[in-house]
Amino acid sequence: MKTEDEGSTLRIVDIARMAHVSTGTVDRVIHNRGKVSAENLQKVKAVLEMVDYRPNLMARSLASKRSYVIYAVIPSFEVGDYWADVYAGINRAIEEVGRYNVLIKIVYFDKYSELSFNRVVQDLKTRKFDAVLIATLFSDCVISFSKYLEKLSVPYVYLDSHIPDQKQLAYFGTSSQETGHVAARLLYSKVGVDKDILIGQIVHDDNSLSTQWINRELGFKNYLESVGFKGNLRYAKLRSGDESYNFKVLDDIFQSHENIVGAITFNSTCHVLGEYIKSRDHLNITLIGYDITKKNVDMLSGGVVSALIAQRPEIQGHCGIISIYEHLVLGRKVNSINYMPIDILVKENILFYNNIGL
Amino acid sequence: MKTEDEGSTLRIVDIARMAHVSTGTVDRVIHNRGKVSAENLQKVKAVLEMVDYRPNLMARSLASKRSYVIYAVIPSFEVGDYWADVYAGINRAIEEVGRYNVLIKIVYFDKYSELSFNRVVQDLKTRKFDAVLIATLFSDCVISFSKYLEKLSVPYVYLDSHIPDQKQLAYFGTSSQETGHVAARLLYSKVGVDKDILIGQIVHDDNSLSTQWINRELGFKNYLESVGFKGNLRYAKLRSGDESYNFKVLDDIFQSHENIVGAITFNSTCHVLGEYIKSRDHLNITLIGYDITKKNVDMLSGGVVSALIAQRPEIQGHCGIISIYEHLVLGRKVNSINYMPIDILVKENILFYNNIGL
DNA sequence: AAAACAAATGTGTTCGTACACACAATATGA
DNA sequence: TCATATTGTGTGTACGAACACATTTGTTTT
Repeated sequence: MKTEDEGSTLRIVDIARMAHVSTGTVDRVIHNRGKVSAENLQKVKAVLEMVDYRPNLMARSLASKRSYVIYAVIPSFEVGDYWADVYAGINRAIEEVGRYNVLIKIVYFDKYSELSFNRVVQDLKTRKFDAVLIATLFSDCVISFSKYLEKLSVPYVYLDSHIPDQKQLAYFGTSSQETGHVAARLLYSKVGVDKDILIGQIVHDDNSLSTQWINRELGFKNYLESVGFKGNLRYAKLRSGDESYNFKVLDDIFQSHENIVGAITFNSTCHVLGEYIKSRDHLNITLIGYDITKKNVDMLSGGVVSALIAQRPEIQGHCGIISIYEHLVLGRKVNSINYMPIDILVKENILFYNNIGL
Repeated sequence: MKTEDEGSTLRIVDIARMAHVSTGTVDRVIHNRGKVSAENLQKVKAVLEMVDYRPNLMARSLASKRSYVIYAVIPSFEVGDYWADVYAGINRAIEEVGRYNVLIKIVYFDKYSELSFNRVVQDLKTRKFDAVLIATLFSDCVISFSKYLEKLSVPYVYLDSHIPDQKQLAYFGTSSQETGHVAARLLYSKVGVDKDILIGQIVHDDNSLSTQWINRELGFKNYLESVGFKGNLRYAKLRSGDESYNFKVLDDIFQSHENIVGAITFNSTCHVLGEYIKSRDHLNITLIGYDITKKNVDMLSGGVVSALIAQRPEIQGHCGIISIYEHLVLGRKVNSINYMPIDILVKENILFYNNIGL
């Protein structure tokens, strides 16, 4: 606990006077520029500590000639997508700090293509920058890129899903397993103990599931097990964009398993299941999904999806940039793991979800 | 849409040069200080408009000698209370902007006493300040105070519950009726169409219900009506802190109405019902309440309360102060009505609720 | 002992804006 | 006509910190 200063903020000149040195010396101490005698170093540090010196950030930013380049590496998106919200948050951060010694550049990759991510990384390796914000869709690639960044001592911030044992400056996102618990709880409370649940796996070309999917599903199953769920989990492998195929697969499953009364997907594509449920009029089925995309929200408002789980993408994007700003420009400490709140959205509270005040 | 400037930000000297006047003249135009010829006023305004001049806020704040006093008028609280979170948000705002030309002072009133609120108001009338943040617990008193503030052209920001047709600079809080809908939906989905619901009214000395309570209850009933709820609403008038009395009242109600399977309170005192339900082992009853107070959260974690509805009090406090800062210091426009998201908290997602990133 | 050098320390200018003040131009009154 | 307001206009300094550069002090070399 620091004692409350009565308004009067001490400046560098004050520190200098108190330590009986010049402002230049204080400046050198503050910035570890060296060329200070051991004795003076000691004295100045003591005074700084004692008065809990806080630099005037306005003055600092004004005087500082140093300027920083930050790259944000995120998936490309369309209006209403999940990543559109992240982008909005990044943009809000740019509005706030973009003029003050930081230049933020956004580069995009294809969220279904590891290759495209790696291409972006290769391109970045030819460029000069001071920090990176990375959407961690492809863990392995991200880890390898992080190694490279560490060698250059370039700080990096992760967004979206957590990668353990990394040296990121900060991570913003949810605990994927916990979101699985929440999803399971919501579904279980409607489905009951002995009915079946459909898990819709909407896969893209490469046929692989993301780490986030895997962790969410893990959390989901853990919860069901913990509450003694006795029903079955039925899997439907669906294809993004191929409606006739999907409908056929789903028809088969629902015909052979009449006990299915709940359904879920572990990414933002639950609208695919929603379209089927809606067109087949299976409205007794409780459908739960992730992320506040336009399609999902429409399904929620229309009563097809009963709940969506969200993780404040806008805030994630915003905090991601701001944390870098605070680190680089203001020299502040930032938490390395920041789990975002897990939001439960239903028809009745979706309206205000994106009102985040300022 | 403004055109994107390629980095280079124009300064006052640049504007001056472009308009063929001195920086002093530009300054006078920007701040409406007068003493500028019609001709020059025109020219400078045109240039400012054309280049979409954005002052360097750092430099402005540094150079400005003007400093502002903001009062925050909120209820006193104990650790773990609802208003403790609001206070935390205000404090975070103080950390952020408190050093830069604004002095924020907090004054407290007793949340159960209109008189104490009015006393605070009377005291404020003897003081000098530039803006106020007001917790709108007592609408009538707030309206009368607002009239006074309008005469002095002192901007005021409302927190907590909305008062229509006022000229507040900004309001931060939820739409009370909507939160009633959400509560009803959650309860209804567990209770079903023909069971009874207990409404616990925990009243204080003055025996009156807050506007917020009334609106939440209104929204609650509207929802139940819209979905064709056929059960009965049973009311229990309880006293804060008088456990033996409350238990007796509740025992009576539950004995005479065996059909009650759901319960709710429309303020943060649902733990009072929770204590009863827990001690009588009525754990089949679905209990829903408002606000993330320590007592409520404990009940939620313990499985007694099944869901809590929250409205980001920390963010409200923070945004309240920041909106005043933006208005006074930065001269920015702020939205006059800001409905906060309505959060649904259950056992599984309560853990991360207060992680708000930065 | 003087010169050369390195290390330590102090001074001065700069960032973009606010604002006080000096000065110029015009108008008003005696 | 001169003195005095009145209004418009430009200049200079301050804000607090960063950083370049000048100066002092101490040490080593010749």
